[in-house]
Amino acid sequence: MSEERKPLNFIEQIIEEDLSNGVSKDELRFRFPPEPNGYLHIGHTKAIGISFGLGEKYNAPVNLRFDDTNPAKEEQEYVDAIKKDVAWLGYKWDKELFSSDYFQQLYDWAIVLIKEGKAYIDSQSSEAMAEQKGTPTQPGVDGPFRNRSIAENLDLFERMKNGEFEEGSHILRAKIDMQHPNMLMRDPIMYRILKKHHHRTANDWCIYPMYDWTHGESDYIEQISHSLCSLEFKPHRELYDWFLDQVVDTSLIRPKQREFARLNLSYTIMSKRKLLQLVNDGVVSGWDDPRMPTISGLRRRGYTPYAIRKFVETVGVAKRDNVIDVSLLEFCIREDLNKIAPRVMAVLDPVKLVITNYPEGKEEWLEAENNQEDDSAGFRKVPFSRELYIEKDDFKEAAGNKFFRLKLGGEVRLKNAYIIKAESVKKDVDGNIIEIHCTYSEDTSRKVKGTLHWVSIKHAIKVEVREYDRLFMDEAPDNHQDKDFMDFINPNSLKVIPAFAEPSLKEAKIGDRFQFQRLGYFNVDNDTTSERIIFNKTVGLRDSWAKQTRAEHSRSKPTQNSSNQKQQNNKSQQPKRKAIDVIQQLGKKYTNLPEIKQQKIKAEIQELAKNVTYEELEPLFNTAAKKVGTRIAVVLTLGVLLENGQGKNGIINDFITKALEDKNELLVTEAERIQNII
RNA sequence: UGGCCUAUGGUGUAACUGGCAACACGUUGGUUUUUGGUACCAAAGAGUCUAGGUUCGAGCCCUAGUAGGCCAACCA
Repeated sequence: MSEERKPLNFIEQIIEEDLSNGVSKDELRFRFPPEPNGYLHIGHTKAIGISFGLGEKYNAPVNLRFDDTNPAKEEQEYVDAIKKDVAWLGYKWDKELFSSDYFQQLYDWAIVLIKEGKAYIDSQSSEAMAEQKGTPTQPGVDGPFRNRSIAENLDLFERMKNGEFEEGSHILRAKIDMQHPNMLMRDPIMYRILKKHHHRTANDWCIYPMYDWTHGESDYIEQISHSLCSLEFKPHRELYDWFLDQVVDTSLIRPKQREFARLNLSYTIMSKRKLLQLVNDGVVSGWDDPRMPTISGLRRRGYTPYAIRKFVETVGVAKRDNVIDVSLLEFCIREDLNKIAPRVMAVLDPVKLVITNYPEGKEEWLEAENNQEDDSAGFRKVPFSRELYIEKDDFKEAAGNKFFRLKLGGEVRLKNAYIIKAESVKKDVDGNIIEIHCTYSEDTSRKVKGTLHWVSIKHAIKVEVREYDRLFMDEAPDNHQDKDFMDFINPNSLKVIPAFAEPSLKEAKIGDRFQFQRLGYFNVDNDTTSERIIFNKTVGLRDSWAKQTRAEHSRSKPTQNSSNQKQQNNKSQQPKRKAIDVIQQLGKKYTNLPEIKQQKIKAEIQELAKNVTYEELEPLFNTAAKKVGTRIAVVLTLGVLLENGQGKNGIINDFITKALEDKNELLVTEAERIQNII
């Protein structure tokens, strides 16, 4: 009761309204209706989250219904994969159902429609029918078979069902209106002949119902109260309702279709057809390739169900087209993994470091905290010795003091170990650093700026790390009319790295998730064998140092395409704002402020006005009438200019006159004040 | 030569149904820190696509326009 009211999305509002208009809470029922013709992807997660989320919120049942009316594309493999993914996300469906369960009922209802003269058999080619259908801007015309007798329709339909005709020779259509402005209402097809094996009904049927005829009736059979789908089905709603009208018993629940905007992710494609192409063309290793936006891909990549659900919850539900930035997804997975992933050390790009004052042959097992975010995570031991690997990037012979990693003569802390000082380097003939020589001190209480991760060479285990980059180099790869999405494939989306890890990782099992300290989150891939442990990089840590370095680079060569960088560039291009811009901004708020503040702002504007030229001000005379605040700011500025000797002209006089005629008293007052300045 | 839907900071979603535009991500500073992570604090950034109208008062209602999306598969 006392809970803060969380804003409801528009679907929840519809349900609340229905509830207050007499629908009882136990009548609520939802469904998630995937077609088993591909794997689920992150976009589906939104639909899943909406319907199952509503189920959880209202304690209402949610059916998992496979929309399997097209035997040409559907397979049992997909049914199994979909069930696995929904369950993995943590949702529980009430019943597992199939549209194919309703084939007989649908057939019986179709006969009723024929008998009522509301459906007929058409026997033309699909080309001829397409022609008669018209276009979105032109009405259709009736076909020659539209007025077949009921007896003939019944006979033909029966024979279609019995397999007497070839595919494509006849179809059953609803008889609605060939001139209807909604093309879906121009005698839509209800049944086609398909002599294909169905994954559930085998060869029982030679005719299969179309989506529109099936979907609403299935919702009705299951007594779904709210049938939620994505926006592109909006035009189908009229037909959905028409079909329902033909069979509905008013004492039962009549399902309602409502539509929301589907989820789009930047740098990602979300079409099952195109994802299938990536799989078939071998661009990726399968539907569960960690670069795929599929649920199985994200799972293999190391994402958690919690993170994905949190993500879907955060993006919200509305009706406008949207493109979500991948950075939000990354934020959600980092947030979860930060709390739960044990920290370990691994070096991906090693350079040898020798501690010259550490005895040869000596080794120590030092205590390391597993996760400082989790008190119950405990500690482990990591081995330390004279020869270590650190990251190449963590050392520079010479660097400024913004670089607080290791440099010659500089000190740095080794995580969980000692403080070291770089004394010298050993290079090969090409001048590459092959060894860094350091001394260490056992006093670890001192403050040093940098902390590095490391592994002991002698104890390190070799592992394979797979690092992923985005699959596409374009923000919206399937949104180009002149280019195919395949043109934007990133050739370097997978990097295989031989790396060195601390020995505790020997015990790691498939699926285990870790934070490699200072690098990112990694999980153990399915391909791992007893000889070779393979890690996927789930996501990197936020890295403000890399960001800074990148910013410096892009200052010298400004061609970058990340949206974030674009923003940065924009900002650095406008370091100082012009006085006129500040005035404009101050003016916007003017009328909303209490009087004391208005006085303050007024003084500020008048001060700034001294730095404004007439040429800068003149365009603002055209400010829309309703933006009163801006107009007041312009009047104030103009006053200052006039006092400083700016002569009046026709444009100025018009502007003042218009201001004097305004309804807003503040504006009129200020205009009167400058009216008399000569 | 039509119908339907949508329009709020860089992105996404809010705004108690008409009462001085909020939250999250991102960005920028700062504090803490044996992860340049986390946490915490702060700042910048929109007067709500445009033009009219109704109203004491409009992001919300009305009208017209503009822009974007969807609709012509025997797919779902």
